[in-house]
Amino acid sequence: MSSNENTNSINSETLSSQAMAARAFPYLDSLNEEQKKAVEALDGPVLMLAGAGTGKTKALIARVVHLLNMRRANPNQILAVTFTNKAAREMKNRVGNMLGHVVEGMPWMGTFHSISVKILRRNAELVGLKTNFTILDTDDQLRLLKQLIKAENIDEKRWPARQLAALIDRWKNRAWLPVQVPSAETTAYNKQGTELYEQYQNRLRQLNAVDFGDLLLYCVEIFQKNQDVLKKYQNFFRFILVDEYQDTNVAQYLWLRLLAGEHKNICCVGDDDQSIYGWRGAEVGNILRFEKDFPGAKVIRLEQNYRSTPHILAAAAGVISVNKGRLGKELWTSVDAGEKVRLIGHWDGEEEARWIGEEIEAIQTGTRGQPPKSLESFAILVRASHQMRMFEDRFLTIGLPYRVIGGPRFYERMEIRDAMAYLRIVASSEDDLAFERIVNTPKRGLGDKAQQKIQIVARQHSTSLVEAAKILLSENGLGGKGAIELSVLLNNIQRWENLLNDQNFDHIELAELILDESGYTAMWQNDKMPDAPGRLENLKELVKALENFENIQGFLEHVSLVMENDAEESDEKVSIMTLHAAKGLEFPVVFLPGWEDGLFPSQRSMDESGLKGLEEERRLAYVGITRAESLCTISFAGNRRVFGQWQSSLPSRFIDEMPSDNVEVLTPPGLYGGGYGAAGMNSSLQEDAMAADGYGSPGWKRLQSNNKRSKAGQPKDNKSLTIDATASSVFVIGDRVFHQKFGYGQIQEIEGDKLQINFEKAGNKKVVSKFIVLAEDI
DNA sequence: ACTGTTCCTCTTTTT
DNA sequence: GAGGAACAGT
Repeated sequence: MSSNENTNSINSETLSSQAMAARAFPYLDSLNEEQKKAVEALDGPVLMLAGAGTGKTKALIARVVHLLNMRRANPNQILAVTFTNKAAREMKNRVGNMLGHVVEGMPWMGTFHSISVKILRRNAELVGLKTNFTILDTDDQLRLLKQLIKAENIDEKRWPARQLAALIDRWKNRAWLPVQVPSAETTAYNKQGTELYEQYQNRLRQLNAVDFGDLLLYCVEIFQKNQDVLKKYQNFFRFILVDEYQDTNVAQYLWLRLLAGEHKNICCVGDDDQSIYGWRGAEVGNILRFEKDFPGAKVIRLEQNYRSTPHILAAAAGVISVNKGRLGKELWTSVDAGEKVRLIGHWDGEEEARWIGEEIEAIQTGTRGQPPKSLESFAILVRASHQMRMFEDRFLTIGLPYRVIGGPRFYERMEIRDAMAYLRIVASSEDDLAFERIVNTPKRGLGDKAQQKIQIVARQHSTSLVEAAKILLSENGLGGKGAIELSVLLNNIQRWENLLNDQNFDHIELAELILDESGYTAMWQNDKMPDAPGRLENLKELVKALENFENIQGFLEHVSLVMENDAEESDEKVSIMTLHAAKGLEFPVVFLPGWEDGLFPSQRSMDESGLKGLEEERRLAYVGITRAESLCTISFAGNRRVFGQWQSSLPSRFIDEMPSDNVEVLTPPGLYGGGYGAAGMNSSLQEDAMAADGYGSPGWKRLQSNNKRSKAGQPKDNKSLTIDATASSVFVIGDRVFHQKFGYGQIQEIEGDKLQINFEKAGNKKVVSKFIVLAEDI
């Protein structure tokens, strides 16, 4: 094996350098000219502007390998930052593969957050923390904020905790400590925003805890206030590489600029057209400003696309070209034309899901005359996660295997959080949030009143809740059953803690023991709810996950940083995910449903951020289209259920931004008597697609006016909106009716709003009356 | 203290 | 159409 040759040659310095010189860096041979430039420009600041599918990861990895091969740095002197754990893992693996041996000691390859934790643990005392601080997740964070809000007597209805959390998060993303929040912002959150921010930070410090934003914020603070510490890290990191630079926020930008201050060997890779995290504090400005921030920077553009067909690229280019203030790139490919981007309009969301399901089956089995494709080739990319459900429902009924990526996270499940809280309280009895979570789970007769007593004692003695509970018991401040149960719990925690510190006691066994003895497992075993068995399964999985760690503490740290479930299933499945989750991925066949104004671009994003928001949505559209290798299908639905209410909407404005030469408008099958309102010669893509699906037909117009009527007539009252009953009363058994999908038919039975209809072409079906029009009305 | 009820808001996107 | 908070009933 060639990897053996490599490892052998590396044993000797001189031999290896000879071998290196002789081999002339084989990894460079597979790069194009631009990529090669980006890899070989090792010194000074470099901005690699890499469009979608231009092989930027490949270049980035070659660069790391090149640095190592050229002996410009030891593996541990390279700081390589990514946003996701997945990206970091992939980089590690691929660098290892390219080197032909396992990379030992690239400890500084990771996410901003995981690297920050490392730095922060070593310097915690500089910001008033202990090295074993805990990292709170959003749930803990929210509960803490709620406590503070309550203490301030603020009406939580008017000023939701989520809003405060978002505000504080925003401030932290901009690297503002409480004292640094500009006065213009102090009116926020009932004018108490900054005050609560400060309280929150103090409370966190009391708990020896940090939230996600703090990880970066405190690093920046440490660097800014301690020149010696900064110098140490500046000297240490000889080379810095940053992936997805367009997604960095102000705190991350400062973090990088401080660390790069000495050697200035910073290579940032990114694509301003794929900046889609503005809502999370990302500043496109960072990448647009790069040359100013790092004078003398080399800018290298990667523009040859290896992923998509020209039609797909042209459609994407058409959309993104509407945005202003781009750095400008033009993707090109040497591949032949291929299929156009396909556009189709549907009556409603269900129909859309049904059509996509059938389409996938047809392409998969090769019914189209193309070679059959594995289900792994397909992806459905949605704007908002609630859209996924419709596809899940549909695919379940037709038995099409699918996988939801980035769905509900494993570590966010209630039972997992509870179990984790048990582990946390054992690992650190000062973890008040964990204690609050588990005192009365399972039920121990320690309700609000008992918990309040503990809280009061804790405040009086300014101790942790566990300590306070002990004091309360010793003072006999609690009576009856509660007192007994509490003392059992406290004894247990103590005992578990001793076992945790016993090196000879296996940590996996300990975790099982804790869950059993606390009664937590039994709680779910006795639960009759249908989801209880699943939860027990999850608990088992949690315990199994512990196998990969030396001890419970290590596991807890991992979980707080890696909230994703990386179950790498290899089964053949269609992927369903959000557009955000799809960044960086590619699929031969991509479906982009829900292109309707209000949903995509999202109304909220436009309301909150105006033109900036719209442009970010447009970049999201660009990201979506460019995920596709050979077939991209965009669709929209005229009607959709939102909050349980029917709403009609117009096709997305992005649709008309695609050049019509690169788009093919489809007519859905199963549309009897199709082809209403013939497509005009110079009509827009939208009109074509609408006409194709019977928009403008009498039924459509009728539904539109119905919608308007019900909206205008009965604006807010949910209850009086029993359209279904009134609608069904319109029909009588025997009526000849028309349905968009099934055509003409005769009503056989009426049950509430559901009609049993014998369709002339489609046979017997049960349909909701909304979709039915009397034939004589047409 | 616990359980069940109704009413309320809510939906982007996530390290 | 779901999950959370407030309320009422046991």
